[in-house]
Amino acid sequence: MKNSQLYKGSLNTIVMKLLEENGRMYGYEITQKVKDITKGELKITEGALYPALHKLEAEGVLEVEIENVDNRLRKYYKLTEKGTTETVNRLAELEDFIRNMQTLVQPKLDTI
Amino acid sequence: MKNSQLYKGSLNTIVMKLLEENGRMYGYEITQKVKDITKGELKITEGALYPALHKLEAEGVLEVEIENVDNRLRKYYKLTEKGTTETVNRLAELEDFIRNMQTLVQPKLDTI
DNA sequence: TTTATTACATAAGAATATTATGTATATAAA
DNA sequence: TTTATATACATAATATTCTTATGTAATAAA
Repeated sequence: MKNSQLYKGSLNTIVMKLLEENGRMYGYEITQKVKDITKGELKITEGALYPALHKLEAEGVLEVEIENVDNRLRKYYKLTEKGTTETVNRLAELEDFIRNMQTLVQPKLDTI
Repeated sequence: MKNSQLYKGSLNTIVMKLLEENGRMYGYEITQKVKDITKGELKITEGALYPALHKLEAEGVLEVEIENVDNRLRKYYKLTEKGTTETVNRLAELEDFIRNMQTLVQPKLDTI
């Protein structure tokens, strides 16, 4: 994912949020969606994405529906009930994280 | 660093920013400062911090001054010239990262 | 017919962190 | 006085996450 290490640990949250919003998506679609939304700044690599999807499925966060489109395989992922709950937690954690990071790098604002 | 994986990859940036602001700090001081600023939400572990400081020093980003205070060892770290430049880049990356993450998790805002 | 796109996958290695453990001094509490 | 807490450093084993490289296979465009 790009050159910055900062994105490390954020992939699961990104995937879960996209699925919460779009109902179901397949892997390749996720990579393109993220590239579009971030205007090319964030490129999810397949080597990161597919193992992440498999792990989330194994954990019961996602479930998969395999379809054949144009004689080509597609694995649609969507959130399970557990995954939907987990997504709420992840997004709350992300908000806390962003807030903490902003406090750490812009502590001057507290005294303005 | 806490339970959230999101902080993975952000430690170097946090350390560099704190040193940019405070001139020089020693390891234990950094852990306490971060705990204070985030009101206990983010606890930097020693197992993460000390290796990170050593690596940044080896890369020429930080330099160290060893002092003896109250018969106890202290290793004060500060940014080198290279480190100061690098910190500017890191903070810009952090801003981009936060912006991208906010776009990803709050895409609705674009259409409001 | 070669290249790019779509669509999946995994394996080797790098980077970063957790957890556990160790050393040592100072101070406060039991 | 012994124990616990705080200060201050350190490393080793392991876990997690990601990059890079590689592979398969179909479709579409040059």
